[in-house]
Amino acid sequence: MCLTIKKRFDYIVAQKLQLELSKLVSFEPIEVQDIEVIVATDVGYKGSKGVGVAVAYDAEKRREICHVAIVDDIDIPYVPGLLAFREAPLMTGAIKELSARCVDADVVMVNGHGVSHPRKFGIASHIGVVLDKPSIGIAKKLLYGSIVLDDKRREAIVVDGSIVGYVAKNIHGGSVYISVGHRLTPENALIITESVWNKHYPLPDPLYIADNLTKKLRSKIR
DNA sequence: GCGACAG
DNA sequence: ATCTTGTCGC
Repeated sequence: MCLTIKKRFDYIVAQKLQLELSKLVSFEPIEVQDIEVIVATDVGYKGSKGVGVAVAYDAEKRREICHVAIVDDIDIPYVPGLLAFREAPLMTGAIKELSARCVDADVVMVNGHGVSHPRKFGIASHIGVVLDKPSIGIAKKLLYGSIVLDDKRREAIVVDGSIVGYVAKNIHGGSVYISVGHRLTPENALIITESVWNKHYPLPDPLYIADNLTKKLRSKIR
């Protein structure tokens, strides 16, 4: 039989898929006050293995509710712009597991960009569309787009002439690039993110917890 | 061709 | 992302 014949990652097809799926992204506003559960997701690596974590966070009490982690092989390479094909499976897997075992998310916070992306379909949008959930992209570096001041003098991220997100900083000057993933507005994404961010830390609370969990669990894989 | 390039 | 010891600073 045809054993161990691996096809390599076709980034041309992957890019076309992103262009198609980007048409499904919604910017419809949501009611921020109605958000109770924020689920943050991140991925860590150990050789060819990856650990995907999903952390449920109580937006009102501002504390973790529960979390889950799953491990699997990572066989797609990292290519800027195509991060979702490498990490989204672990993230959606962890989020579904969390939903089945603990609580379902009202909004998902992803470590990576949303529509501040060359094809308007970063990993946060990918996850939002796949799960049909409102989602927010949070990244530590800008991938695509330009920074301009909006009418309220906030630093906005502009792609194709429209605002898709904002830059926010902690008390130490560390930046975070926030963008729409799916089913919310740039302003919704900004408000939600700032409402759960203890700015003494580098990332909004839910993601910071997920990020730390990722590093902690990474050393336990083998 | 050159430089840029999430995690 | 990950590889990595000590070291500067609050």
